[in-house]
Parts: sequence; structure tokens; C-alpha cells
Amino acid sequence: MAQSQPYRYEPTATAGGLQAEHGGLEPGTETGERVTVAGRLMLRRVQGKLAFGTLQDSTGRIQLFARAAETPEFDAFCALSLGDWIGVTGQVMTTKRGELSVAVEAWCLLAETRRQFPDKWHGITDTDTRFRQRYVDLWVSDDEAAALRARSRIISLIRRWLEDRDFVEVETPTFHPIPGGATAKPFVTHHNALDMDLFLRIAPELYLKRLVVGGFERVFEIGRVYRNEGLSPRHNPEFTMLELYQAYADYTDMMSITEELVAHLAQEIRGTTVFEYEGRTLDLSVPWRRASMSDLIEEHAGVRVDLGTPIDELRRICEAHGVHIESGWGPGKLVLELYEKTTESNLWGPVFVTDYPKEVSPLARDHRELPGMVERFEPIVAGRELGNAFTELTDPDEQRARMEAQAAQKAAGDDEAMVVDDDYLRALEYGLPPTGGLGIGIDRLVMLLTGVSTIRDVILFPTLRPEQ
RNA sequence: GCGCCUCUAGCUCAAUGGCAGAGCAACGGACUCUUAAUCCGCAGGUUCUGGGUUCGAAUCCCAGGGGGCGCACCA
Repeated sequence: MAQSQPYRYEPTATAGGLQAEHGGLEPGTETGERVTVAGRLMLRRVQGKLAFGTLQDSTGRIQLFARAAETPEFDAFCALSLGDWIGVTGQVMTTKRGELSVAVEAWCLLAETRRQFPDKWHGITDTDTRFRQRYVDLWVSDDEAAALRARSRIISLIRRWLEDRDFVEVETPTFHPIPGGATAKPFVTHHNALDMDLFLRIAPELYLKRLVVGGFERVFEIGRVYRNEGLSPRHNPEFTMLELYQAYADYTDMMSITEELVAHLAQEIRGTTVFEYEGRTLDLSVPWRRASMSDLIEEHAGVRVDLGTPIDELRRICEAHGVHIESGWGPGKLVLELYEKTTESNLWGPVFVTDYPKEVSPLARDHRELPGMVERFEPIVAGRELGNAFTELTDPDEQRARMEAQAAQKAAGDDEAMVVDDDYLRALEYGLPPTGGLGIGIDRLVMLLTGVSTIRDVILFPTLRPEQ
């Protein structure tokens, strides 16, 4: 071949671009346009002094048409391995059968594959191999690659949408001396020079609210958080959260942002806000239903409970519905557990589940009308929590009392409970304006918008045990 | 962490106690319009690992490993 494995190569066209530009040409057309394309050779059909190849790049596939008379080193071209990276220069044309092709007038090997590519028709079905060797899977699983590329686009769209509304993107620490902002078990690591343990963050929440204190009136972060919990089709130990905070706003504003943002993303990614997911119709059109947790429990469990329900009665109802009860749980925790057991996974949604017990919401502000409740909601779509939001608790004394109550629970053995963060409380003492906050799980959002059912299909390299 | 399922050639899969096989890929050959090209030929194995039962184990049993799903925990 003319040149092997060059240091640099300069494609002038892509497979997808050529298909878009020259689709529908008559069979036997010679456009006279010369292009250079590059990618992997994925299929090959050699027919004596004529060879056809299928080149795949990040935009799609294009046929290569090689005639022995005009293709340099024709035999070597025919001997390429499926999976080899090649570059090809030639005229854009269509074959007698009408297939858009690039005639191979010059070509070079950009990189060889020393390992055999998977079956060209079946691809890889073994999930283990797919996750471990994503670099191969991406070439042979088109739907998979599409979902992972859509993820990038979704995150880009979110950034643009928020920036258009004057939100400022920040990066806050992922090493936390005190884990906070959520109730979850953290990962612990150690800093040698400082000789101190650090926690990988379970949420950026407390730092972002510090920034609102600092004058970032609309702020957001899209970043990785880490929770030391089990794996499942909906859980990966590291996942990506969007958190945003808006000064002067409350949780109703967060509902508007949630439904408008998600509907916008659906429109951009799927071209519609109404589509099928897991065999059922999902309508993400604005506005979404809003319903209180108590009303929804009544709909799905057939019982009316609230914080005024006598505790013994509440325990009896929970047990009757199979909730595993621990001593120390107050009415708020019991109501939440009953909701999660009987109602949440049955909510198709989208629906904003509103009004959570204060007992289970240490960072949310007291409900302005309902005693014992806070102004909090979770958007539920397809039976899954898509996020969590509230009117933020701004009062430092109240916040200290809630953190101390959490710390007491932690001392009593609840390793997911929060601890007191004195610096955060000091920040509140300088004054946090009325603020609405929203967190959205990006991975689950991408699952929804791309139609996949397992979180590992939207994470490029999901957490796995080492191979051996 | 517990339960159930699963692991055979590079990939996709057969073989259900009796000689480990096929398709694609690879390798050799034929072929000037193919589309998962076709045709001929030829190779390819620690059946996840280690024990056990048996005349004989991919297959049955035990232990371990990877993965999937469910439960638990959570978003």
C-alpha cells in the first residue's frame, strides 16, 4: 500500500454526511466528486477483480467500491481484516445496484486489528464481554452506541438550556471531609500528606448552597457522585447528578424547571414528548400531574394515612403491607416506607409526588401550611425516581437541630444518616436567601430518553469486578 | 449480603452420562456489481477454575470465580 499507519490523516467526508448529501442517486452515477473517508472496515465482499467493503465511522456506514484496475495494491486491500482502520480516497459514485459508494482510488491502513472482531451479524450478546470490552461493543451494537452518544447530546442540551436561563455551571469538591447532602453510605479514602480520611461525595448539595450564600443566584453542577451501595439495573456506585439552585425560588419553581427541561429534552432527542417506554406510553408533555404522597398512597394502597394517624395504627398498616419496620422510626419514616413499598414503583407518571415528612427530609424547609411536612417533591417517571427537589431550609438554627437529630441517628447505628457540618451552618448564618433546589439523576434520565432499561447501557464503563 | 439462572472455538450457538460440533470470522483457493455476497478446501478447544461420583463428565455432585435477574439498600 502507498503508506502504512501514518502519523496524521485528513478525512474530508463522513459516511453519514455522504449518505445525507448523495442519497437517492440513480444507479451507475459518477458524481465526479473526490472525497477521503476513514473508519473501520466492517464488512467485505471480494468478487475476483472487484471488491466491496463497508466502512463504518462515527456517523454511519458507506460502501467502498474497489476495482482491481484502479485500486492500488488490490490484493492487499482484499486481505484487510474486518476491523482494520483504513482511509480511502476516491470518487463518490453509485454501483449498478444503486448503492452509494466511494471508489477506492487510494487507500491506506491506519491501524490494524490484531484481534478478530465479533460475528458481523450477531455482534456481542454476552453482557460481561460487552461491558468489559466496550471499545469493541460500540462498533457492533448500533443501538448501544446510539444511546451512549445520545447521553452526550442530552448533557449538552441541559447545559445550553440552563445557561439560556442564566444558570452558571460550577465544579465543587468531590473529596468531602464531611459527607453530606443526601442520606447514603459514602466511600472513604485517605489523603496521605494531610493524613486524613476523605469521603467521595454523595451529593454536591451543601457546596452549591454555600455558593448561593456567596452570591451565585442561579448555579448548577453536572457531576459524578458516589454511593457505597448495591448494584442493580438502576444503580451504579458512581453516577451522574444534575443539581441546580435558584435564589428567590421555591419548590413549585423547581417543578416547572423539571417538567419544562425534561419535555424539551424529549422533544430534542425523540422529536416528541409522547413515546413508548418499556411497552407503555409515556407522555412527558407539560404540565405534569402533582399529587401529595398521602393521596397517592390512598390511590395505590387503599388506605388514608398521614402524620396524624396514630402511630400504632400506622405500624399496623405498614406491617399489613409488608414493610419491614425498625424501632425508632417515627410516623414520617413509616409513611415514607409505606409509600415506597406500595406506591412508588406503580406510579407510571410523570407525576410530582409532593409533601414529604420533615422526619425524612433534613435539608428541606418546613411546609408553609402542613405541620410536620416539608416543601419537597420527587418527580416519578416510569416507576422510578428521576430526582429530588425542595424549597431549601435556610434557617441555621433549624438546620442545626435537624443535623443534630441526624447525628443522633447515626450514633444509634444508622450509617446513612448525616452528620453536623459546622461550616455549612456558618454559611447559613451569613444568610441563604429563599432558594429552590433540584437534583436529577442524569443516568436515569438518559435511560428514559433513549429507551433502555438498564443503567449499564447508558454508562460507558459500568462498575464491574476485575476480570481475574 | 442472600436466592435463582448462566458460563462450550475470536463471536453467535449445538451437543442432557458415551468420539466436543455448526455458522460467521481466520487461513488456502475460485469468482468484475456485492449488500450478513456465494462456492470449494483447511484449521481452530484448560467446555470459567479446583475437587468428587462414574468404566466413561461439557453434562451429575461439592467448593470457588465472572456475569445476569430478583430481594435487601438506594437515586
